Amino acid sequence: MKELTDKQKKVMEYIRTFHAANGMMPTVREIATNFNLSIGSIQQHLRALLSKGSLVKRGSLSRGIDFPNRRAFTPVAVLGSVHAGTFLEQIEDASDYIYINTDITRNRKCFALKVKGDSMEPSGIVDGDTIVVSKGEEPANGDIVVALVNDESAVKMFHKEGNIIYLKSSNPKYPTLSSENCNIDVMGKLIYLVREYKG
Amino acid sequence: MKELTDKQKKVMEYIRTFHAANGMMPTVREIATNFNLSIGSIQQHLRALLSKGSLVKRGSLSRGIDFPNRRAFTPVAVLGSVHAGTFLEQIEDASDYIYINTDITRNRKCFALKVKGDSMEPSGIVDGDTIVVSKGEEPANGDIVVALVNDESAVKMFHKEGNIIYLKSSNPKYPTLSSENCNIDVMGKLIYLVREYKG
DNA sequence: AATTATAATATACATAAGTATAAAAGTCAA
DNA sequence: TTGACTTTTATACTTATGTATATTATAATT
Repeated sequence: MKELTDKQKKVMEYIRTFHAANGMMPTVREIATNFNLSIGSIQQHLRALLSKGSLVKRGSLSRGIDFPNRRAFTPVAVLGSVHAGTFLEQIEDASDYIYINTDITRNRKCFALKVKGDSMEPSGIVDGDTIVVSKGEEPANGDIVVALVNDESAVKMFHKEGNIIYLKSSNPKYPTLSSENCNIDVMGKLIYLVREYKG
Repeated sequence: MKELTDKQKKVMEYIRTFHAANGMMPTVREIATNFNLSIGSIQQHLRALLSKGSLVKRGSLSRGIDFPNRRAFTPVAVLGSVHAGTFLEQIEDASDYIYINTDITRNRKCFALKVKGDSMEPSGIVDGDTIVVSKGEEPANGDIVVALVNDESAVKMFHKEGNIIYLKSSNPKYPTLSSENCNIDVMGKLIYLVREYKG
């Protein structure tokens, strides 16, 4: 990647910010208007950015410039609550989505949840965190999972011995649950977490 | 928001996935090709989705449909390391970015870092987490900050009494640092965190 | 002075994309 | 069956957008 001129850096920064703000790339004319320059001038800057590898082209589409390593995202629906149907359900109607890189979701079906309570606090999962769960994937021992325990959703560490499933809280004040005593339905395993610090 | 027909839901899902994967909205013709339908058919689906409020229009731009509550994102550069210049530096050249909703960054200048070590583990910040830091904002007591301590970056809890700054690890095995003994340069405060669970 | 790279303008044209219109099936309930 | 609604096709037209070309100006370099 060759060094950019100051003007080229400014154009790149504008494109990056425009894209993040508007969810699409700017047109040549939109860039030109922003810098109060002619179309041809921007054409040359884009040509330079393309030849230096800071941008790439997607055919001759409108708004068809792209970042060379732009990672694709998957929309993941944030559910208000989890229930037995969540496993099968198609979620096309959720109003809140978070966007995760596809190299994390890897074609797995996912949903997201807000964490309530402190049962996994020692593992770094605290009240208010949003967690992303991959559905229908067999968890390994030690994985953190979301499970329905007697129809209540819970975030716990998964252990299986023979046919018995154990769900352990990392916070010692909560007891370990077992499929011998409870009705346990594992929904999926934890693959991602985001936390917002307010104020 | 009115109920969508099955076909409308499918079109919505396609648009959402296309947008996340390609970073732009599909054109009418791209949608039509995907479903192997005519342009006019998709036009009507879009009209229905617009009138039901599932989509909105941005003027008569190309690829000019949008989600009603699409949250704008800000690109935040993930830095390999932090040093004294980070505070002033313009970061236009970083190769890795994460994208954060603008309602979180709120026009603040931000950068991102990978967390190393376990000094804040009891606060839910563990080795490998990526944290987003807002630059040049006066932290309040109790905020978690990134600071340069004798030119080494550290993530700690901030306390100020008079003119003396204290940096406290939530993990008790690390001592509290004080500006009486060390050279402390607060870079900014923690506003966001993401964590990936591998495997 | 000649050369080179960058930065800018102006104009024209081809194609990508949005939009309007007319018309025909299919579904479903009254 | 009638009517309302959804789903679909086909064609035409306008506008938005990408692209090509020719030209000028400025600064740094040889």
